[in-house]
Amino acid sequence: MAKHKFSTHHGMVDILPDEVRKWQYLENLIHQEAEKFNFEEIRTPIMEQTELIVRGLGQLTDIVSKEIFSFSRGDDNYVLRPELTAPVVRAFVENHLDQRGGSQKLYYIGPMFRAERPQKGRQRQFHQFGVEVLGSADPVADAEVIAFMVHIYKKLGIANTTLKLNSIGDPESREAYKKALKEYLKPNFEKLSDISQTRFEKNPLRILDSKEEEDQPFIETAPVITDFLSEESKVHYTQVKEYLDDLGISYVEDPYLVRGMDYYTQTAFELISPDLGSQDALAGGGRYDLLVEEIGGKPTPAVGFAAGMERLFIACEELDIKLGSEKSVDIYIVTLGDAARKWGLKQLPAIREKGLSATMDYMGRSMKAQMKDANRENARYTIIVGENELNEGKFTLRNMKESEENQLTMDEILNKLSAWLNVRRSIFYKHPISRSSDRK
RNA sequence: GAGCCCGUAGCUCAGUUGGUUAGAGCGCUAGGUUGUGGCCCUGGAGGCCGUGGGUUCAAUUCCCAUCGGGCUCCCCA
Repeated sequence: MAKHKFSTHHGMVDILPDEVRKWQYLENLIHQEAEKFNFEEIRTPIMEQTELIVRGLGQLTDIVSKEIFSFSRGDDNYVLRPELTAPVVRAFVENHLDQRGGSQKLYYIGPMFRAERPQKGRQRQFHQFGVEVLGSADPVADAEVIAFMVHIYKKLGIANTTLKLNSIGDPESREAYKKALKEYLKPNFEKLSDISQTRFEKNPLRILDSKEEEDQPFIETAPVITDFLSEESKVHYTQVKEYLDDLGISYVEDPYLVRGMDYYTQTAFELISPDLGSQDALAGGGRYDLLVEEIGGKPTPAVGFAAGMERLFIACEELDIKLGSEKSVDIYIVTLGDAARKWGLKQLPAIREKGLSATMDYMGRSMKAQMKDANRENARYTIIVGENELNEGKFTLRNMKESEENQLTMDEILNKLSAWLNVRRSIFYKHPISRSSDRK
């Protein structure tokens, strides 16, 4: 490969025009469906104060301890946001969103940054969409958040997913469980994997999702957190499950599901897909009833999830789901000679005014090259203009698909195209998700 | 942070057991059709064979390093 003077940073990729189509499709879908759930979009800065992220996610989490992009300028410390729950909570507190009344039902779409080693489904700049509901302790909120998450994948036709569900209880329940777990593991401490041994003191819960061979026998018979839940936590968890049942959302209880950030309490969930390989989590989330207070707000219960957009696209590819329509333009004006070219340029605004897309050659090429370009651009119609047309005031309108031509005045062309546009809009709505097996 | 694999045209890949001008298909471009796309035919442009160093009379080929990519572990979306 020829050497380029500049390139993107490791683990960061350009999203090129052909790819952007599917991004726009997904973003539009999220906006549209979020609106149906009455979730409102929130946009926060790409950078936050280092302290917010450290306090929010926990000093000892992997994200904070080794995956953060940070720098300082003067006395200020900046971090490229690695996730959006803590920033959204910050915005909630800083802008007194609780004063809007009721619970705040927010969603977001945007880039996140983690300094990890890239691999399939993992980049240093990646994109998430997610929901945060602040101010409700009601299990209905948990159920709705999960319902929205599941809804998006279902809408796209990503069917073979598994929703894993667990409750990690309130801090008291968790402490009791940690103690029991450590007591259970202690006699066999020496037999645990090295990683698990180091986690033993720091974060014993993480031992539960160890993939190390030697840990498996101990994990299989380990005590289960759901047995240690307080009465309140138990009721909450039971209700969440009930509501999910009512909504017809199936799930698999996984008592060993533990999530990465320190702020989680109670409900924890993950949506996984077998199509993703090693990074199999499409989305994950849970309750974080203590985070708002931790960040300096009033005690406020909350629940949310985050979903990886790149991973969603990987799942689509594996399932042969194509998002977004092919590129096309309604009108391509093909011109011969300078006078025609000038005329063509002047017609573009009127066509666009009708709500149609229109373009012409920018390179002064031959008619054949222009036709070829129109074909490549997937033009529905071409308007062909040369001296004859200019003299007669009638222009050639060519339907590219049917290869039919008519000699019409510009007014007639505009009327015809408007009619065509209306028909296309009202009757011929095509859902822009397809499988390649559907298309010829 | 650790391990394994891979870097030859814009893309997908041949090839050189080390030896003059490095190939194909697709794509791009021009022409065949002096005013008509998709198919076909013909021509053209496009590569310091990722980068740096070493071995050698000679390196795209062998060795080392480096950068980039892929995958796995770890962790997460």
